[in-house]
Amino acid sequence: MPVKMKAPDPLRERVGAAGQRFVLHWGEMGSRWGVNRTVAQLHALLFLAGRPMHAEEISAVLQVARSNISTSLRELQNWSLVRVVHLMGDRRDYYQTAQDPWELMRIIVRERKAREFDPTVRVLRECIADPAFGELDPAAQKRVRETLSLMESLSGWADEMLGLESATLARLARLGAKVQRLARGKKAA
Amino acid sequence: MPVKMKAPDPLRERVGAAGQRFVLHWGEMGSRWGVNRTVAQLHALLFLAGRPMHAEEISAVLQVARSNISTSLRELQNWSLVRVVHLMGDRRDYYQTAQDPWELMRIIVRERKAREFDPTVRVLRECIADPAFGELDPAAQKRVRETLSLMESLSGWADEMLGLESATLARLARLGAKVQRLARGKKAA
DNA sequence: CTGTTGTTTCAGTATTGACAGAAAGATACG
DNA sequence: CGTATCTTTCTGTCAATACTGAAACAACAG
Repeated sequence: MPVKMKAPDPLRERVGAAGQRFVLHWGEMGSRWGVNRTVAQLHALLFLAGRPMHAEEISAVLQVARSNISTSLRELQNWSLVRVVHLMGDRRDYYQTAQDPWELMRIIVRERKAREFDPTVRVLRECIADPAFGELDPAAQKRVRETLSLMESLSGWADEMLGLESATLARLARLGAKVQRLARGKKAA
Repeated sequence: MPVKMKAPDPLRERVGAAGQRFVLHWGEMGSRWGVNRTVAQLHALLFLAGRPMHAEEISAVLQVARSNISTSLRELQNWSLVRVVHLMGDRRDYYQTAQDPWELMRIIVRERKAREFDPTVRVLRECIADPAFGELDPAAQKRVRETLSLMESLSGWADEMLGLESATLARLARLGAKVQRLARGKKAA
């Protein structure tokens, strides 16, 4: 029976047990939200590291093939979540992500909205515009129209939010929290 | 060369071209959001139909195996999006979903939040509580704390929203739209 | 009790998407 | 121009998930 070596865990070495947990969980959640696990982990790692990393290093830390990292980085760049930087005296590309979670959220919301939400709104509009739409029974027509209206409202809210600075958003959130505490206090009383 | 029959399309027959577009697109979008395509289509169909349907009929309309429909219905019931009803003189189970899009949205937000958002908040709290967390460099610690704070804010907002009636939500949305129009008008002026 | 009707579970199959490793492609340096 | 270094693309493999059809199960009527 061979002596079992402690499996080397570069991720843990790099960001500690807590950081490891964070990165792995993020990957897990990502895949539930239709984001490739590796992509999500990679983004979490860059966020946590808070400094530019090159592909080789990422590949070693996440223990994923270099080529896979390349693809994932490309994906993150398409999402405007990662950008390339260069360090003096080093030919390699370094990659980094924004440090501010509000900024990140804004980017993600903007991109998902553009890719998934807006097209759906468009499809709903087209459905309603379609001459065949009138054939549907009136109640169903109403439901579709209400759905469109709901999505348009949300779309508007989102655009509104996307126009705000991170600092403003954070302030708004704190304000919301305060209001909620008040509301809860009132209910409890 | 055999004469090509017009492929029968029960979905189209049932809900027309516009409805078909709606159902198929919904399925497409669902799978992008981590929802099984069949499940999403099925829900869209029930929403559009606006009346209880039995599994056999759904199976025929969506052209999907009876058993697959069964599984998908179970899934939707777990999400509280579909419930069983019975019609006089018919032994079969009939399934229906809420008619009100706001109601549906509320349910979906509630469920996804409970399954995916809240656990992440918990993990973040645990990461921060972990003694190993202190080993991270202070800037990274700050980022994680900010992330937690962001998610807690969102969580609070969501809970707030979940407490409201559909009618209230719809009113709020209309209000939001009005505010947006005003804001845009002001900017334009 | 038994046949009928309807629903669910299960086991195998197919499809999809992720991934590794190899090869090709770019870019800077001597 | 080569050569060295780094990045991307491509192809086959593997794993996860969705899906089907069959069989088991349940409820009910006669």
